[in-house]
Amino acid sequence: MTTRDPQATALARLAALFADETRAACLLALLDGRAWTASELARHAGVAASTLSEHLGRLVAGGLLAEERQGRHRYVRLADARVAQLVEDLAAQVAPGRAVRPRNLRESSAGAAMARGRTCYDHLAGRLGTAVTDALTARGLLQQETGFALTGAGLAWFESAGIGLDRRGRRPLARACLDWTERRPHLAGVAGAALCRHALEKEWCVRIGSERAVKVTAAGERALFDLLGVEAAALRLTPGLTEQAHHPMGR
Amino acid sequence: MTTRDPQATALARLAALFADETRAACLLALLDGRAWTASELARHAGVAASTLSEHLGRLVAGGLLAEERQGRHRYVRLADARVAQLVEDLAAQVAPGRAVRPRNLRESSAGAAMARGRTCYDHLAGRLGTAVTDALTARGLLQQETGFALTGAGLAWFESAGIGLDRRGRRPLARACLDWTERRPHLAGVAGAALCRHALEKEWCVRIGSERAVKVTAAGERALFDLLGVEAAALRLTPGLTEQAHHPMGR
DNA sequence: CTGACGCTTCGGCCGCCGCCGAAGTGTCCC
DNA sequence: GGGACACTTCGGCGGCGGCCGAAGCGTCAG
Repeated sequence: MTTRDPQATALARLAALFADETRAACLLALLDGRAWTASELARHAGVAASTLSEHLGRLVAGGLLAEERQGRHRYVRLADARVAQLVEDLAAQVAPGRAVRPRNLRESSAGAAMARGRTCYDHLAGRLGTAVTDALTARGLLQQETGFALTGAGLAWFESAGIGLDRRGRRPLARACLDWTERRPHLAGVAGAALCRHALEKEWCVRIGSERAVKVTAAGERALFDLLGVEAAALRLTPGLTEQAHHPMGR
Repeated sequence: MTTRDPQATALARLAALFADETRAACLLALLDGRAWTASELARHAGVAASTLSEHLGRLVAGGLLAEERQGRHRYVRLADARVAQLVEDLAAQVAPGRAVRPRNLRESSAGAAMARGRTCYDHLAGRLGTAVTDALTARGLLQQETGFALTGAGLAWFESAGIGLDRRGRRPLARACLDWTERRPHLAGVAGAALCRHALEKEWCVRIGSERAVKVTAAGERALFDLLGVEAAALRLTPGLTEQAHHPMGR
């Protein structure tokens, strides 16, 4: 039985790249969209540098990571948006109903910060991401009734807000990404990425800590309210949701 | 280092289910949306019944498969549309640019039949799927410019064609699924499933062989032309595409 | 030049898991 | 009841791969 279904072989080989806890931790960390050095990842994952070097070799060879050598540093990042989406999809499949159960205070507060707002590769997620998505929908700029697409008014809004959308390329303009803390869709795709980039440039939100979590600034609250009618209250976690996220119903 | 990131652990555990060639072959086979018995899958994958039994145990325990016991048979199918989408996503990631390279005539003609038309869990794919999607788009029933959503006219079309859409539930009405032979999006989600079910019920197409491939009937060609203006020629593979699909550029 | 540093390679260890055949359990048919 | 059949459990085998520390290589700073 030496010849088997080549598609099954390829699928198994791809999945094997995700099927190790250390590599999974790296891929999740890289969901912040930035480039990490090998030693940062080794420290993050809690393994020896030599071990991590081999993992990176596999991930790069498998096309999941892109690398860039600078002097004695090896920077890696997710290869492209497709890979990021795959990581998100797998992570979302795993999360629903049993979000991170914090073991101590630090994990708990870090988890809450991530739940309030974070980047998901190149777009906004968490409470912030869904609040913005809801606001776009409520204003008729985005429609989710029969799919997930910007409306004509939505296109005009991006234009008037000075957020350019690159419509060349195959990447969809708007796409739903399932949020794994909110368990609801939020805006991804070209428009989601552009909005996130704009928000970081204009400092509507800033990164906190070394990972994906972001915090909405005072200027950001004002801008979100003025442009989209997002109430500051909508950006806070409701106690119920927090509770639910932190004490999920068994496995 | 006994306590690690629980999300990474869960992600790795999930991916491990896909990371075996035998299990991958089962999951791909089950993409036909039907229930298979354990022995059918064992024969399909080319392993002993005992081996496959253990694989099924893991897949069911991991939530990827649902099982149904009937007498001395154990029927399994993909647990739900979410799982099917995950399998598709992984398969699509692997396929682009290097579709199945046939080793002999049988594989080649089976591959061509799959490329012409097949089901992808519960919706239509292959040339058939993209032709229908293109026709819907060309007639203004589906819009892909700023996302992927049915238009008002699209909703009316489904209504008038007598294809009911169940709009309760969280599943999106329309969603893009990337086709791994055509390398273009086609209609999935509630509308895609309803259309596929309707097409099979009305015998616009019939299953051929024991797997996912389907063949458009004469009645089907007529119905697709009358309702959507799909030309019969659009359902045939263009030589260029076939060529490309069968002789991909390296690995 | 020298030492510090980031990364890689290598060898060796260990545990996991996919495979099989044999034996066991439950179901169906005659 | 008896035999065929679908599936499961078990024991044993073999290979893969993740882990580390030690040693090596290139880069950078002083």
